[in-house]
Amino acid sequence: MAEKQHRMTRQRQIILETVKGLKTHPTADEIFGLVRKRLPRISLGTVYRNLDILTEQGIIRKLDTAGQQKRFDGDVSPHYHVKCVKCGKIDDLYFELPQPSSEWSEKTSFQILEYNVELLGICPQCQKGPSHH
Amino acid sequence: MAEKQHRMTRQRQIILETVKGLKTHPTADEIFGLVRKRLPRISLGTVYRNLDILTEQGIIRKLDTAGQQKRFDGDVSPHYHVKCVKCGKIDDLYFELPQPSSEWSEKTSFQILEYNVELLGICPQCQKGPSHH
DNA sequence: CTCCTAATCAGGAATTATTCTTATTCGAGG
DNA sequence: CCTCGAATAAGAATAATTCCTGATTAGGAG
Ligand SMILES: [Mn+2]
Ligand SMILES: [Mn+2]
Ligand SMILES: [Zn+2]
Ligand SMILES: [Zn+2]
Repeated sequence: MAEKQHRMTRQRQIILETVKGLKTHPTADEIFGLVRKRLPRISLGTVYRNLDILTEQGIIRKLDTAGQQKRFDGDVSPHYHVKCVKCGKIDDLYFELPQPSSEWSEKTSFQILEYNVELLGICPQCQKGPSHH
Repeated sequence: MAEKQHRMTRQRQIILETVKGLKTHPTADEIFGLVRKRLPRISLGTVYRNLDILTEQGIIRKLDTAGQQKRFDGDVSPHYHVKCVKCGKIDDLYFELPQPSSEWSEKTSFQILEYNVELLGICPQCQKGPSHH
């Protein structure tokens, strides 16, 4: 069973560069907007397809945060995220959170594979005052 | 600024009874299917609207799990969830987690409010073998 | 009990994010 | 160069959820 070949197209290259060049955890359509400046004829479907391929390859990360729109991350090093409950902004957290204990697994009949942790908070900007629209 | 009045309609009552009567963390359309047996003329929009109202009132819980479809929980006591990556089934986990520590807030500019943990695993049924469709 | 009216309803259209389809183009190994 | 499977653009399709409209109703006032 040979692995599926992946060609490096101009589209895929620029999508990758764009995601790697951001620290903002962009949505697919934000990436689309940026890539479009360099490749005006690219389609949204191409962006989605390549984001998924790059995620499968482990070159970028697709965040499974709650919410309607998926977000992507060019930083695949292990870290957590905190989301602003007011404006939805996402920031990185490079410290350790409570490690899953075996005790957790003992309390369920499920075979545990992984743990998702998402912190919720208020970003500096939204702390200053109610967002003025 | 008077609070918005909420009437207890037959629809809302039966939706509430249905959610409270399940331990399965149903989606809106699953609830719709069940409620429909007792109220054949109810609309899906009414189910969504009432689930949101009941959630606002804190009578039920809307789970912010990753994934496309939202799920609801009639158990509002504090607990966590584990989701089967094969069939999507959700189970309850009643253990304690440490409170967000001030140490966390020092390492980010966000004001940390809370954190969600979602475990991913394989349910007993799916462990037995590949789901036979 | 009867009235009144804001809250709610049913039905269906609209929105939003994502995936799928199809005919055409292209990257890269030979 | 040639070849061919992978990839693309364009747009249709899907799926979950929200919104809109005109009709209905819960429940407090009288
Ligand atoms: Mn990140
Ligand atoms: Mn639960
Ligand atoms: Zn914010
Ligand atoms: Zn399962």
